[in-house]
Amino acid sequence: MKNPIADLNKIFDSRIRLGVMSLLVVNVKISFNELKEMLALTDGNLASHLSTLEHAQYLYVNKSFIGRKTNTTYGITPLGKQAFKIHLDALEKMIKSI
Amino acid sequence: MKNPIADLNKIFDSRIRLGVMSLLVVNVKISFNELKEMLALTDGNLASHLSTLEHAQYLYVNKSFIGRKTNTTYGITPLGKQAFKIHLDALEKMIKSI
DNA sequence: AAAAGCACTTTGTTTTTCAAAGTTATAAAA
DNA sequence: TTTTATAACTTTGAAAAACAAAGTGCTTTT
Repeated sequence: MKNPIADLNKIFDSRIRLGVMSLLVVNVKISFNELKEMLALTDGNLASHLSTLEHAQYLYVNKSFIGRKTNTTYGITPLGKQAFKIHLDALEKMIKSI
Repeated sequence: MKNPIADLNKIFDSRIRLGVMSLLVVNVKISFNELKEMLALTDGNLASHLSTLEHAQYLYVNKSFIGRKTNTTYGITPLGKQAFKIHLDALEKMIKSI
C-alpha cells in the first residue's frame, strides 16, 4: 500500500492557510480585513500565514487605495492554484477509498 | 460568509494523524510496524501521534501475540470514526464550493 | 551468548504557532 | 490641531508541536 500522505503539501497542513486558500479560490480577491474577519484571527497571525503563502508564491498581493485609504487585497497565483489542486487531489484520494 | 475552518478538528491538522485515520478507516486494524512502514516514520514519531489519537479516544489499541511475539494493532473507535467524518465533511464543504 | 525485532518512552533540539505590542501611514473626529 | 481610529503590518517572546535519536524491556532468532 502506498504512503497516503506523501503527496500532501506541508504548507497546507495549517488550517488557517487551508482556509485562506479555499476562500481565495472561490473569491478571486479578498482584502486583509475581510480575511481577518472571516477566519477570526489576530492581525499578526493572519499576516504571518499570508507571508508564508506569499513566500511560496501561492498568493499575490495588491496594494491599492480606496480614496486615499490603503486597501490590500490577496489573490491566488497560478502556481498556488496548481499546488492547492494537487493537495486537494491527494486528500481526495485518501478519502475516496473510505 | 461563514468561517470555513471553524469545523475542522485540530487533531486532524497533522498530516500524520490524518494518514493514520484514513488508513484505519479502510483497514479496520493495522499493526504498529505496518503503520510505520506505510507512513515512513520513525518509531518515536509514530508512537507519539498514535498516543495523541489514543488519548482523544479516536483509536483503541490491541496487544496480542503472534506465537510468543508481541503484536500491537490499532483500530478506530466509534468516536474516532464520527470525529473523522465530521472533519472530512467540513473539508468537503470547504472544497466543494470550488 | 549475541544480535535483532517490537513497541514503546525519554530526551533534547528545531520548528511552528500565536498573541500582544509596537510601527507607519492615513483619515476622521473633537 | 491634538486626539483617536483604522489598515496592514513587523517584532518580540512564549508556548506548543514535531521530530530524530537514543534508551528500555521483552522476546526470538542465530
